[in-house]
Amino acid sequence: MPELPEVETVRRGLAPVMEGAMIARATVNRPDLRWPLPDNMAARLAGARVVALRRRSKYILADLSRGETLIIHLGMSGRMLVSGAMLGAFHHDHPAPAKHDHVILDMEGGARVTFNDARRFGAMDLCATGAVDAHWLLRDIGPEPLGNAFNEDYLVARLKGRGMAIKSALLDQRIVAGLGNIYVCEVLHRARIRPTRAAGRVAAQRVAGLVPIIRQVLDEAIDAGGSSLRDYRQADGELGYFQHTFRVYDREGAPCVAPGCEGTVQRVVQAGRSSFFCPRCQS
DNA sequence: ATGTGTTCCTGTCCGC
DNA sequence: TGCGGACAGGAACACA
Repeated sequence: MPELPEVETVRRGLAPVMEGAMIARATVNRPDLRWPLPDNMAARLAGARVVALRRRSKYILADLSRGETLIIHLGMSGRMLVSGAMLGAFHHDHPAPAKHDHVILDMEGGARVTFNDARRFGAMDLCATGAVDAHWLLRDIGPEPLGNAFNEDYLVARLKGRGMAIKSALLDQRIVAGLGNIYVCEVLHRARIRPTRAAGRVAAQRVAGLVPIIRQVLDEAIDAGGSSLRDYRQADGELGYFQHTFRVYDREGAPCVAPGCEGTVQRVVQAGRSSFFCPRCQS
């Protein structure tokens, strides 16, 4: 899926056509995403105005005028495509209906937002705006990595004594919310920490050093418009370009790019996910 | 309480 | 060109 930078990029792409606009009509083509869509979702969305478009971790939150919030998760392959609106200098006409177009939001004024998700690991739900933080999908997740609650003391305390691999710990959304496989690999390479190392056995000073690195990697990725892999596009269909700056992710067998390092990027599988790292400079 | 493996689903790519 | 298997950005869930 899109990780935090991709979700933030999508949110920024959707904001100009959704914020302040009314959802004139909602169309549900398939209600069976990861979980069934909420009852009467189309009717509950139709006529509602989008008051604000927010992001929490990898969730996009559309606060509606009727006191409800639409919670959107893109899963692994979810996309939000915008058409029928002026985007920059270009007008995007509505494309022909495509396979896996599961939900369509027609905004007043003609813009259309299409949720397309081949693998259907994505999800949507509606809940009272005041209860979003207590929603079962959001209530247990940790602090935003770009927010103040995520800091050196917090991370050191959370990882202390933990036997699980540092890679797995940083992927645990309860510890920090928003990192995914790509960015954890990139962060650990920059921090020169081996992904397989037990979280509790990383020196406190090095754990503390992860905090600014995490912020930096995410900020850089957001500035680049995210990373475009197989399924991900920005909301306007454009490609992000952060993937061109990957130092280890998907670079198995390629030379390590750390200055002065002559190692070769290696791939291992941890908890069913690929980890990429340089055995020479990450310990 | 912690940690690990499986599972959901479709598409793509690679070797034969 | 087809076929089988590995793999893909997530994360809930069942189990040890």
